Amino acid sequence: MAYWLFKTEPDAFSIDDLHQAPEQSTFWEGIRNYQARNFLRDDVKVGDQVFIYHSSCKVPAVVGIATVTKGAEVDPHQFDLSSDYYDAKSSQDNPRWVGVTLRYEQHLTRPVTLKAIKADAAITELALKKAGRLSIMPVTETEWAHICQLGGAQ
DNA sequence: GCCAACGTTGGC
DNA sequence: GCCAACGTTGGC
Repeated sequence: MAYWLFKTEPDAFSIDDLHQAPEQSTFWEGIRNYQARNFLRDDVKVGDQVFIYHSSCKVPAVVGIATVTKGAEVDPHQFDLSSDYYDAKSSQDNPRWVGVTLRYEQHLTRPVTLKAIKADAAITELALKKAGRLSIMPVTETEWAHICQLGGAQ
């Protein structure tokens, strides 16, 4: 079992949207970054735990936890001309982009803000710390537990 | 809304 | 396969 952090813009899709989705589940679509794609395709497995992180918003923070309930599947939006996620260079024979399915687990009692993460000497490995634009990133078991504690996870 | 940092593209 | 130019992300 592994731990991850997935970024999302709450204006587009928030932890509350996940919570209120049918079966509290969603197909995590629209990842269009190769490093993130490789994690999704090769490393993210059913049963893995995922921090949901809100970015590009007032208070960027880890806000909740989800579980991976289905591994990598082809993201159909890459073939949809009307979608923002359309990719003319992808083909049905050799699709470029995949997504996984997540199910809501819980909100953190206290969101763990980017500010707090940056200021925390116990968090050194999280890619979020080094800025970067990676939208899917691994979290070490130690840092997972630490952030869970800060956030008051059940 | 600005802009720094980074990823991607494409010419050579 | 290098690297400049360009586009995008995301914090502030």
